[in-house]
Amino acid sequence: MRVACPGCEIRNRALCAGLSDAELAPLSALKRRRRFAKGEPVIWAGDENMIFANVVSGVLKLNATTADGREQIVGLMYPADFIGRPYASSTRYNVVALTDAELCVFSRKHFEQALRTYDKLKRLLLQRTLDELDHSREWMLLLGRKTAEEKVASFLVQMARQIGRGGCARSPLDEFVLPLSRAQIADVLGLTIETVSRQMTRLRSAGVIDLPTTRSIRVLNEIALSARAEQG
Amino acid sequence: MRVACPGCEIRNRALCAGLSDAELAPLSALKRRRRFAKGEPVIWAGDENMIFANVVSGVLKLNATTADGREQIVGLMYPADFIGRPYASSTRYNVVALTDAELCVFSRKHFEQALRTYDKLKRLLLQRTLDELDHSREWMLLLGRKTAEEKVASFLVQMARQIGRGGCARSPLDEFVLPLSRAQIADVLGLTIETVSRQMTRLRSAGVIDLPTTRSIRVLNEIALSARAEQG
DNA sequence: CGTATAGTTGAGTGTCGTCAATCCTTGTGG
DNA sequence: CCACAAGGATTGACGACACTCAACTATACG
Repeated sequence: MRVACPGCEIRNRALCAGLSDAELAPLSALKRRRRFAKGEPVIWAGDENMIFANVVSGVLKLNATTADGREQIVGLMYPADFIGRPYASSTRYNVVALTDAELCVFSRKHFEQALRTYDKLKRLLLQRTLDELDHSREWMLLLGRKTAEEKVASFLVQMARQIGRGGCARSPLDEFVLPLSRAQIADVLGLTIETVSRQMTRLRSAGVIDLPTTRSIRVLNEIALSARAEQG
Repeated sequence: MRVACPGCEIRNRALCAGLSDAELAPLSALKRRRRFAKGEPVIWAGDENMIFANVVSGVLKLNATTADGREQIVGLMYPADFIGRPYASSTRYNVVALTDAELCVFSRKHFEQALRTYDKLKRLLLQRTLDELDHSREWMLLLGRKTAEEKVASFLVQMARQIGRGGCARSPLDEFVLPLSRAQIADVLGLTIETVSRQMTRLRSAGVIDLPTTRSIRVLNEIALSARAEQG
Protein backbone atom coordinates (compact mmCIF):
# COMPACT_ATOMS: atom_id res chain seq x y z
CA MET A 1 0.00 0.00 0.00
CA ARG A 2 1.31 3.41 -0.95
CA VAL A 3 1.56 6.07 1.72
CA ALA A 4 -0.05 9.43 0.93
CA CYS A 5 2.36 12.37 0.76
CA PRO A 6 5.41 10.09 0.90
CA GLY A 7 8.42 11.66 2.54
CA CYS A 8 6.45 14.52 4.03
CA GLU A 9 8.30 15.75 7.11
CA ILE A 10 5.14 16.66 8.99
CA ARG A 11 2.73 13.94 7.87
CA ASN A 12 2.39 12.71 11.44
CA ARG A 13 2.25 16.04 13.26
CA ALA A 14 0.25 18.41 11.08
CA LEU A 15 -3.51 18.50 10.64
CA CYS A 16 -3.16 15.69 8.08
CA ALA A 17 -2.16 13.36 10.90
CA GLY A 18 -5.87 13.08 11.58
CA LEU A 19 -6.55 11.63 8.13
CA SER A 20 -5.83 8.14 6.88
CA ASP A 21 -3.81 7.60 3.74
CA ALA A 22 -6.98 6.86 1.85
CA GLU A 23 -8.62 10.05 3.06
CA LEU A 24 -5.55 12.11 2.40
CA ALA A 25 -5.04 10.87 -1.16
CA PRO A 26 -7.56 13.17 -2.91
CA LEU A 27 -6.37 16.16 -0.86
CA SER A 28 -2.78 15.32 -1.59
CA ALA A 29 -3.42 15.86 -5.27
CA LEU A 30 -4.60 19.41 -4.58
CA LYS A 31 -1.70 20.56 -2.45
CA ARG A 32 1.19 22.64 -3.69
CA ARG A 33 4.60 22.93 -2.08
CA ARG A 34 5.71 26.51 -2.03
CA ARG A 35 8.90 28.14 -0.76
CA PHE A 36 9.10 31.55 0.84
CA ALA A 37 12.32 33.46 1.37
CA LYS A 38 13.23 34.99 4.71
CA GLY A 39 11.28 38.22 5.08
CA GLU A 40 8.79 37.38 2.36
CA PRO A 41 5.12 38.07 3.11
CA VAL A 42 2.75 35.10 2.93
CA ILE A 43 -0.57 36.78 3.70
CA TRP A 44 -1.41 40.47 3.91
CA ALA A 45 -4.02 41.60 6.39
CA GLY A 46 -7.27 42.29 4.56
CA ASP A 47 -6.18 40.47 1.43
CA GLU A 48 -8.94 38.16 0.20
CA ASN A 49 -6.51 35.98 -1.68
CA MET A 50 -5.76 34.02 1.44
CA ILE A 51 -3.50 31.06 1.77
CA PHE A 52 -4.34 27.90 3.68
CA ALA A 53 -1.23 25.93 4.45
CA ASN A 54 0.71 23.67 6.73
CA VAL A 55 4.14 24.89 7.71
CA VAL A 56 6.63 22.27 6.53
CA SER A 57 9.82 24.02 7.55
CA GLY A 58 10.89 27.42 8.81
CA VAL A 59 9.32 29.91 11.20
CA LEU A 60 6.70 32.54 10.39
CA LYS A 61 5.23 35.44 12.32
CA LEU A 62 1.70 36.77 12.54
CA ASN A 63 1.83 40.46 13.20
CA ALA A 64 -0.69 43.18 13.88
CA THR A 65 0.03 46.87 13.46
CA THR A 66 -1.47 50.14 14.64
CA ALA A 67 -2.45 52.83 12.16
CA ASP A 68 0.82 54.69 12.79
CA GLY A 69 2.99 51.64 12.24
CA ARG A 70 3.73 50.20 15.68
CA GLU A 71 4.00 46.45 15.41
CA GLN A 72 3.08 43.55 17.64
CA ILE A 73 3.82 39.93 16.81
CA VAL A 74 0.70 38.00 17.86
CA GLY A 75 1.82 34.52 16.90
CA LEU A 76 4.76 32.41 15.77
CA MET A 77 4.20 29.46 13.47
CA TYR A 78 6.49 26.44 13.41
CA PRO A 79 6.62 23.25 11.33
CA ALA A 80 3.33 21.30 11.50
CA ASP A 81 1.38 24.45 12.44
CA PHE A 82 -1.55 25.53 10.31
CA ILE A 83 -1.94 28.91 8.66
CA GLY A 84 -5.17 30.37 7.35
CA ARG A 85 -8.51 31.68 8.55
CA PRO A 86 -11.54 29.59 7.57
CA TYR A 87 -14.99 31.19 7.77
CA ALA A 88 -13.67 34.69 7.12
CA SER A 89 -12.84 36.47 3.89
CA SER A 90 -9.50 37.77 5.13
CA THR A 91 -7.21 37.89 8.13
CA ARG A 92 -6.67 40.87 10.41
CA TYR A 93 -2.91 40.37 10.54
CA ASN A 94 0.03 39.78 8.22
CA VAL A 95 1.91 36.52 7.94
CA VAL A 96 5.60 36.86 7.13
CA ALA A 97 8.38 34.28 6.86
CA LEU A 98 11.06 34.91 9.51
CA THR A 99 13.37 32.32 8.00
CA ASP A 100 13.35 30.60 4.64
CA ALA A 101 10.24 28.48 4.84
CA GLU A 102 8.37 25.81 2.97
CA LEU A 103 4.59 25.57 3.05
CA CYS A 104 2.15 22.92 1.90
CA VAL A 105 -0.51 25.15 0.36
CA PHE A 106 -4.19 24.62 -0.40
CA SER A 107 -6.67 26.96 -2.00
CA ARG A 108 -9.51 28.28 0.11
CA LYS A 109 -11.98 26.31 -1.97
CA HIS A 110 -10.21 23.02 -1.52
CA PHE A 111 -9.46 23.46 2.13
CA GLU A 112 -12.99 24.47 3.07
CA GLN A 113 -14.26 21.57 1.00
CA ALA A 114 -12.05 19.19 2.98
CA LEU A 115 -13.21 20.78 6.21
CA ARG A 116 -16.80 20.06 5.21
CA THR A 117 -16.02 16.51 4.15
CA TYR A 118 -13.84 15.27 6.98
CA ASP A 119 -15.30 15.48 10.42
CA LYS A 120 -11.99 14.52 11.93
CA LEU A 121 -10.26 17.43 10.25
CA LYS A 122 -12.73 19.82 11.78
CA ARG A 123 -12.18 18.35 15.21
CA LEU A 124 -8.42 18.61 14.89
CA LEU A 125 -8.58 22.20 13.68
CA LEU A 126 -10.88 23.01 16.60
CA GLN A 127 -8.41 21.46 19.01
CA ARG A 128 -5.54 23.41 17.52
CA THR A 129 -7.49 26.64 17.59
CA LEU A 130 -8.41 26.13 21.23
CA ASP A 131 -4.75 25.51 22.03
CA GLU A 132 -3.76 28.66 20.18
CA LEU A 133 -6.39 30.61 22.08
CA ASP A 134 -5.01 29.33 25.40
CA HIS A 135 -1.55 30.29 24.29
CA SER A 136 -2.54 33.75 23.19
CA ARG A 137 -4.28 34.33 26.51
CA GLU A 138 -1.17 33.30 28.36
CA TRP A 139 0.66 35.84 26.24
CA MET A 140 -1.88 38.51 27.19
CA LEU A 141 -0.90 38.03 30.81
CA LEU A 142 2.72 38.48 29.81
CA LEU A 143 2.04 41.63 27.77
CA GLY A 144 -0.23 43.24 30.32
CA ARG A 145 1.35 42.37 33.62
CA LYS A 146 4.92 41.17 33.39
CA THR A 147 8.10 43.23 33.76
CA ALA A 148 10.74 43.43 31.05
CA GLU A 149 12.91 40.83 32.78
CA GLU A 150 9.98 38.45 33.22
CA LYS A 151 9.01 38.92 29.58
CA VAL A 152 12.47 38.06 28.28
CA ALA A 153 12.83 35.10 30.64
CA SER A 154 9.37 33.81 29.64
CA PHE A 155 10.30 34.13 26.01
CA LEU A 156 13.47 32.10 26.45
CA VAL A 157 11.70 29.38 28.44
CA GLN A 158 9.04 29.16 25.77
CA MET A 159 11.62 29.10 23.00
CA ALA A 160 13.62 26.32 24.63
CA ARG A 161 10.43 24.29 24.81
CA GLN A 162 9.29 25.03 21.28
CA ILE A 163 12.62 24.31 19.62
CA GLY A 164 12.93 21.14 21.69
CA ARG A 165 9.51 19.98 20.55
CA GLY A 166 10.45 20.23 16.89
CA GLY A 167 13.52 18.02 17.09
CA CYS A 168 13.82 14.43 18.15
CA ALA A 169 14.25 15.36 21.79
CA ARG A 170 10.96 16.08 23.53
CA SER A 171 12.36 18.10 26.41
CA PRO A 172 13.38 21.76 26.55
CA LEU A 173 16.78 22.34 25.04
CA ASP A 174 19.54 23.94 27.05
CA GLU A 175 21.11 25.37 23.93
CA PHE A 176 19.40 26.62 20.80
CA VAL A 177 19.50 29.18 18.00
CA LEU A 178 16.94 31.96 18.04
CA PRO A 179 14.96 32.27 14.82
CA LEU A 180 14.25 35.89 15.72
CA SER A 181 16.29 39.07 15.70
CA ARG A 182 16.29 41.35 18.73
CA ALA A 183 13.83 43.61 16.95
CA GLN A 184 11.45 40.71 16.39
CA ILE A 185 11.80 39.55 19.98
CA ALA A 186 10.92 43.08 21.01
CA ASP A 187 7.82 42.92 18.81
CA VAL A 188 6.78 39.67 20.46
CA LEU A 189 7.20 41.01 23.97
CA GLY A 190 5.90 44.53 23.54
CA LEU A 191 9.30 46.05 24.34
CA THR A 192 12.04 47.92 22.48
CA ILE A 193 15.21 46.42 21.03
CA GLU A 194 17.33 48.15 23.65
CA THR A 195 15.34 46.81 26.57
CA VAL A 196 15.50 43.26 25.22
CA SER A 197 19.24 43.60 24.80
CA ARG A 198 19.71 44.96 28.30
CA GLN A 199 17.67 42.18 29.88
CA MET A 200 19.63 39.58 27.93
CA THR A 201 22.93 40.89 29.24
CA ARG A 202 21.47 41.11 32.74
CA LEU A 203 20.51 37.43 32.60
CA ARG A 204 24.00 36.63 31.33
CA SER A 205 25.65 38.68 34.07
CA ALA A 206 23.54 36.83 36.62
CA GLY A 207 24.85 33.53 35.26
CA VAL A 208 21.39 32.36 34.22
CA ILE A 209 22.17 32.12 30.49
CA ASP A 210 25.12 32.43 28.18
CA LEU A 211 25.17 34.02 24.72
CA PRO A 212 27.75 32.17 22.61
CA THR A 213 26.67 34.25 19.63
CA THR A 214 23.99 36.92 19.49
CA ARG A 215 21.56 34.46 17.94
CA SER A 216 22.25 31.48 20.18
CA ILE A 217 21.21 30.89 23.76
CA ARG A 218 22.64 28.51 26.29
CA VAL A 219 20.56 28.03 29.41
CA LEU A 220 22.91 27.61 32.37
CA ASN A 221 20.30 27.59 35.14
CA GLU A 222 16.87 26.54 33.99
CA ILE A 223 15.33 26.83 37.44
CA ALA A 224 16.50 30.40 37.86
CA LEU A 225 15.27 31.24 34.37
CA SER A 226 11.81 29.80 35.06
CA ALA A 227 11.68 31.63 38.36
CA ARG A 228 12.38 34.94 36.64
CA ALA A 229 9.64 34.15 34.12
CA GLU A 230 6.98 33.92 36.85
CA GLN A 231 5.45 30.80 35.30
CA GLY A 232 5.88 30.69 31.54
CA MET B 1 -44.94 22.00 16.78
CA ARG B 2 -43.27 22.73 20.11
CA VAL B 3 -40.15 24.83 20.16
CA ALA B 4 -37.15 23.46 22.06
CA CYS B 5 -36.06 25.55 25.05
CA PRO B 6 -39.17 27.73 24.87
CA GLY B 7 -38.65 31.26 26.07
CA CYS B 8 -34.87 30.99 26.02
CA GLU B 9 -33.43 34.49 25.61
CA ILE B 10 -30.48 33.31 23.57
CA ARG B 11 -31.96 30.47 21.54
CA ASN B 12 -31.20 32.32 18.32
CA ARG B 13 -27.76 33.68 19.13
CA ALA B 14 -25.95 31.03 21.15
CA LEU B 15 -24.36 27.85 19.85
CA CYS B 16 -27.79 26.23 19.92
CA ALA B 17 -28.85 28.50 17.08
CA GLY B 18 -27.08 26.02 14.83
CA LEU B 19 -29.37 23.21 15.89
CA SER B 20 -32.95 22.60 14.85
CA ASP B 21 -35.66 22.14 17.44
CA ALA B 22 -35.58 18.41 16.81
CA GLU B 23 -31.84 18.24 17.31
CA LEU B 24 -31.94 20.43 20.35
CA ALA B 25 -34.66 18.48 22.12
CA PRO B 26 -32.47 15.70 23.60
CA LEU B 27 -29.82 18.22 24.65
CA SER B 28 -32.43 20.45 26.16
CA ALA B 29 -33.31 17.70 28.62
CA LEU B 30 -29.72 17.64 29.87
CA LYS B 31 -29.26 21.34 30.47
CA ARG B 32 -29.51 23.00 33.83
CA ARG B 33 -30.16 26.68 34.46
CA ARG B 34 -27.89 27.99 37.14
CA ARG B 35 -27.53 31.43 38.68
CA PHE B 36 -24.29 32.97 39.84
CA ALA B 37 -24.06 35.98 42.10
CA LYS B 38 -21.86 38.95 41.28
CA GLY B 39 -18.28 38.03 42.20
CA GLU B 40 -18.97 34.31 42.37
CA PRO B 41 -16.43 32.02 40.70
CA VAL B 42 -17.72 29.74 37.93
CA ILE B 43 -14.55 27.84 37.03
CA TRP B 44 -11.21 27.73 38.83
CA ALA B 45 -8.06 27.36 36.77
CA GLY B 46 -6.83 23.79 36.99
CA ASP B 47 -10.10 22.46 38.37
CA GLU B 48 -11.15 19.31 36.55
CA ASN B 49 -14.76 19.78 37.45
CA MET B 50 -15.26 22.08 34.52
CA ILE B 51 -18.46 23.71 33.46
CA PHE B 52 -19.69 23.93 29.89
CA ALA B 53 -22.31 26.59 29.51
CA ASN B 54 -23.98 29.25 27.46
CA VAL B 55 -24.20 32.65 29.06
CA VAL B 56 -27.88 33.55 29.29
CA SER B 57 -27.55 36.85 31.10
CA GLY B 58 -24.86 38.86 32.85
CA VAL B 59 -21.18 39.40 32.16
CA LEU B 60 -18.29 37.16 33.19
CA LYS B 61 -14.53 37.54 33.11
CA LEU B 62 -11.79 35.10 32.27
CA ASN B 63 -8.71 36.02 34.18
CA ALA B 64 -5.15 34.79 34.35
CA THR B 65 -2.80 35.50 37.24
CA THR B 66 0.93 35.42 37.84
CA ALA B 67 2.38 33.41 40.70
CA ASP B 68 2.60 36.52 42.88
CA GLY B 69 -1.00 37.54 42.25
CA ARG B 70 -0.94 40.09 39.47
CA GLU B 71 -4.09 39.75 37.44
CA GLN B 72 -4.96 40.11 33.77
CA ILE B 73 -8.45 39.75 32.37
CA VAL B 74 -8.06 37.78 29.13
CA GLY B 75 -11.66 37.66 28.06
CA LEU B 76 -15.15 38.99 28.76
CA MET B 77 -18.17 36.80 28.17
CA TYR B 78 -21.60 38.20 27.33
CA PRO B 79 -25.03 36.64 26.79
CA ALA B 80 -24.95 33.98 24.03
CA ASP B 81 -21.21 33.41 24.52
CA PHE B 82 -19.96 29.94 25.30
CA ILE B 83 -17.85 28.99 28.32
CA GLY B 84 -15.79 25.84 28.67
CA ARG B 85 -12.76 24.13 27.25
CA PRO B 86 -13.38 20.94 25.27
CA TYR B 87 -10.46 18.58 24.65
CA ALA B 88 -8.65 19.57 27.82
CA SER B 89 -9.06 18.41 31.38
CA SER B 90 -9.04 21.91 32.84
CA THR B 91 -8.72 25.56 31.93
CA ARG B 92 -5.68 27.76 32.54
CA TYR B 93 -7.74 30.66 33.79
CA ASN B 94 -10.55 31.45 36.22
CA VAL B 95 -14.07 32.37 35.19
CA VAL B 96 -15.86 34.75 37.53
CA ALA B 97 -19.23 36.46 37.31
CA LEU B 98 -18.84 40.25 37.13
CA THR B 99 -22.57 40.82 37.51
CA ASP B 100 -25.34 38.52 38.62
CA ALA B 101 -25.46 36.00 35.83
CA GLU B 102 -27.48 33.09 34.57
CA LEU B 103 -25.89 30.17 32.73
CA CYS B 104 -27.31 27.28 30.77
CA VAL B 105 -25.03 24.51 32.00
CA PHE B 106 -24.07 21.13 30.57
CA SER B 107 -21.81 18.46 31.99
CA ARG B 108 -18.56 17.74 30.20
CA LYS B 109 -19.84 14.30 29.26
CA HIS B 110 -23.03 15.58 27.69
CA PHE B 111 -21.43 18.48 25.91
CA GLU B 112 -18.62 16.45 24.40
CA GLN B 113 -21.17 13.86 23.39
CA ALA B 114 -23.17 16.51 21.59
CA LEU B 115 -20.01 17.81 19.96
CA ARG B 116 -19.35 14.32 18.60
CA THR B 117 -22.94 13.89 17.41
CA TYR B 118 -23.66 17.19 15.77
CA ASP B 119 -21.32 18.23 13.02
CA LYS B 120 -22.96 21.61 12.88
CA LEU B 121 -22.22 22.24 16.54
CA LYS B 122 -18.54 21.56 15.95
CA ARG B 123 -18.47 23.97 13.04
CA LEU B 124 -20.14 26.68 15.05
CA LEU B 125 -17.81 26.23 17.98
CA LEU B 126 -14.86 26.36 15.59
CA GLN B 127 -16.17 29.59 14.12
CA ARG B 128 -16.62 31.10 17.55
CA THR B 129 -13.19 29.99 18.68
CA LEU B 130 -11.58 31.50 15.59
CA ASP B 131 -13.40 34.76 16.27
CA GLU B 132 -12.22 34.74 19.87
CA LEU B 133 -8.68 34.10 18.70
CA ASP B 134 -8.86 37.09 16.35
CA HIS B 135 -10.20 39.18 19.17
CA SER B 136 -7.53 38.11 21.61
CA ARG B 137 -4.83 38.90 19.05
CA GLU B 138 -6.27 42.34 18.57
CA TRP B 139 -6.06 42.73 22.33
CA MET B 140 -2.42 41.64 22.28
CA LEU B 141 -1.67 44.61 20.03
CA LEU B 142 -3.42 46.83 22.53
CA LEU B 143 -1.56 45.39 25.52
CA GLY B 144 1.83 45.39 23.88
CA ARG B 145 1.88 48.59 21.87
CA LYS B 146 -0.80 51.07 22.84
CA THR B 147 -0.50 53.97 25.27
CA ALA B 148 -2.74 54.34 28.32
CA GLU B 149 -4.97 56.83 26.51
CA GLU B 150 -5.28 54.57 23.46
CA LYS B 151 -6.07 51.62 25.70
CA VAL B 152 -8.88 53.39 27.50
CA ALA B 153 -10.30 54.82 24.27
CA SER B 154 -10.15 51.39 22.61
CA PHE B 155 -11.92 49.87 25.58
CA LEU B 156 -14.74 52.39 25.41
CA VAL B 157 -15.17 51.97 21.65
CA GLN B 158 -15.29 48.22 22.08
CA MET B 159 -17.72 48.49 24.97
CA ALA B 160 -20.08 50.75 23.04
CA ARG B 161 -20.12 48.17 20.28
CA GLN B 162 -20.56 45.18 22.54
CA ILE B 163 -23.37 46.64 24.60
CA GLY B 164 -25.07 47.83 21.44
CA ARG B 165 -24.91 44.35 19.96
CA GLY B 166 -26.76 42.83 22.89
CA GLY B 167 -29.79 45.06 22.76
CA CYS B 168 -32.23 45.60 19.95
CA ALA B 169 -30.10 48.30 18.37
CA ARG B 170 -27.29 46.91 16.23
CA SER B 171 -25.10 49.99 16.22
CA PRO B 172 -22.68 51.27 18.86
CA LEU B 173 -24.47 53.03 21.70
CA ASP B 174 -23.61 56.58 22.56
CA GLU B 175 -24.57 56.02 26.17
CA PHE B 176 -24.18 52.88 28.22
CA VAL B 177 -23.49 51.49 31.68
CA LEU B 178 -20.14 49.81 32.29
CA PRO B 179 -20.39 46.29 33.72
CA LEU B 180 -16.86 46.72 35.10
CA SER B 181 -15.37 48.65 37.97
CA ARG B 182 -12.26 50.76 37.43
CA ALA B 183 -10.17 47.99 38.93
CA GLN B 184 -11.56 45.50 36.45
CA ILE B 185 -11.06 47.86 33.54
CA ALA B 186 -7.46 48.21 34.69
CA ASP B 187 -7.12 44.42 34.67
CA VAL B 188 -8.44 44.28 31.12
CA LEU B 189 -6.07 46.96 29.86
CA GLY B 190 -2.93 46.06 31.77
CA LEU B 191 -2.98 49.35 33.66
CA THR B 192 -3.63 50.53 37.24
CA ILE B 193 -6.87 51.92 38.62
CA GLU B 194 -5.35 55.36 38.92
CA THR B 195 -4.18 55.49 35.32
CA VAL B 196 -7.58 54.39 34.05
CA SER B 197 -9.22 57.07 36.16
CA ARG B 198 -6.83 59.77 34.95
CA GLN B 199 -7.38 58.87 31.30
CA MET B 200 -11.14 58.89 31.79
CA THR B 201 -11.08 62.39 33.19
CA ARG B 202 -8.69 63.47 30.42
CA LEU B 203 -11.17 62.23 27.81
CA ARG B 204 -13.94 64.07 29.65
CA SER B 205 -11.91 67.28 29.87
CA ALA B 206 -11.26 67.03 26.15
CA GLY B 207 -15.01 66.86 25.53
CA VAL B 208 -14.81 63.40 23.97
CA ILE B 209 -16.96 61.67 26.56
CA ASP B 210 -19.08 62.52 29.56
CA LEU B 211 -19.39 60.59 32.80
CA PRO B 212 -22.94 61.07 34.14
CA THR B 213 -22.10 58.60 36.91
CA THR B 214 -18.86 56.72 37.50
CA ARG B 215 -20.35 53.63 35.93
CA SER B 216 -21.98 55.21 32.91
CA ILE B 217 -20.40 56.59 29.76
CA ARG B 218 -21.80 59.03 27.25
CA VAL B 219 -19.86 59.30 24.03
CA LEU B 220 -19.96 62.90 22.87
CA ASN B 221 -17.58 62.63 19.95
CA GLU B 222 -17.32 59.15 18.55
CA ILE B 223 -14.90 60.14 15.81
CA ALA B 224 -12.48 61.68 18.26
CA LEU B 225 -12.78 58.65 20.52
CA SER B 226 -12.01 56.26 17.67
CA ALA B 227 -9.10 58.40 16.61
CA ARG B 228 -7.61 58.21 20.09
CA ALA B 229 -8.08 54.45 20.03
CA GLU B 230 -5.85 54.07 16.96
CA GLN B 231 -8.28 51.57 15.38
CA GLY B 232 -10.20 49.55 17.93
C1' DC C 1 39.12 44.58 3.72
C1' DG C 2 35.32 47.87 3.86
C1' DT C 3 30.60 48.63 4.21
C1' DA C 4 26.05 47.73 6.01
C1' DT C 5 23.26 45.77 9.35
C1' DA C 6 22.49 44.06 13.98
C1' DG C 7 23.40 44.45 18.66
C1' DT C 8 25.16 46.65 22.88
C1' DT C 9 25.84 50.29 26.02
C1' DG C 10 25.14 54.92 28.01
C1' DA C 11 22.72 59.28 29.33
C1' DG C 12 18.53 61.58 29.87
C1' DT C 13 13.49 61.81 29.60
C1' DG C 14 8.67 60.64 30.14
C1' DT C 15 4.92 57.74 31.02
C1' DC C 16 2.88 55.09 34.04
C1' DG C 17 3.08 52.93 38.74
C1' DT C 18 3.24 53.66 43.81
C1' DC C 19 1.78 55.72 47.89
C1' DA C 20 -1.30 58.67 50.12
C1' DA C 21 -5.04 61.90 50.91
C1' DT C 22 -9.56 63.26 49.66
C1' DC C 23 -14.01 62.91 47.58
C1' DC C 24 -18.01 60.50 46.16
C1' DT C 25 -21.35 56.82 46.19
C1' DT C 26 -23.96 53.32 48.35
C1' DG C 27 -25.98 50.95 51.92
C1' DT C 28 -27.18 50.37 56.86
C1' DG C 29 -28.92 51.46 61.25
C1' DG C 30 -30.36 54.82 64.62
C1' DC D 1 -34.60 61.12 57.20
C1' DC D 2 -30.09 61.68 58.49
C1' DA D 3 -25.53 59.99 60.30
C1' DC D 4 -22.11 57.04 59.65
C1' DA D 5 -19.34 53.52 57.70
C1' DA D 6 -17.18 51.18 53.85
C1' DG D 7 -15.79 50.65 49.40
C1' DG D 8 -14.96 52.84 44.96
C1' DA D 9 -13.17 56.63 42.40
C1' DT D 10 -10.49 60.73 41.88
C1' DT D 11 -6.57 63.64 42.47
C1' DG D 12 -1.81 64.81 43.76
C1' DA D 13 3.22 64.16 44.67
C1' DC D 14 6.88 61.41 43.71
C1' DG D 15 9.72 57.74 41.81
C1' DA D 16 11.04 53.94 38.80
C1' DC D 17 11.02 51.33 34.82
C1' DA D 18 11.16 51.27 30.23
C1' DC D 19 11.58 54.41 26.06
C1' DT D 20 14.21 57.74 23.20
C1' DC D 21 18.19 59.38 21.26
C1' DA D 22 22.86 58.64 20.41
C1' DA D 23 27.41 56.66 20.20
C1' DC D 24 29.87 52.72 19.81
C1' DT D 25 30.93 47.67 18.87
C1' DA D 26 30.31 43.28 16.73
C1' DT D 27 28.80 40.51 13.07
C1' DA D 28 27.63 39.40 8.34
C1' DC D 29 28.44 40.00 3.50
C1' DG D 30 30.17 41.50 -0.71
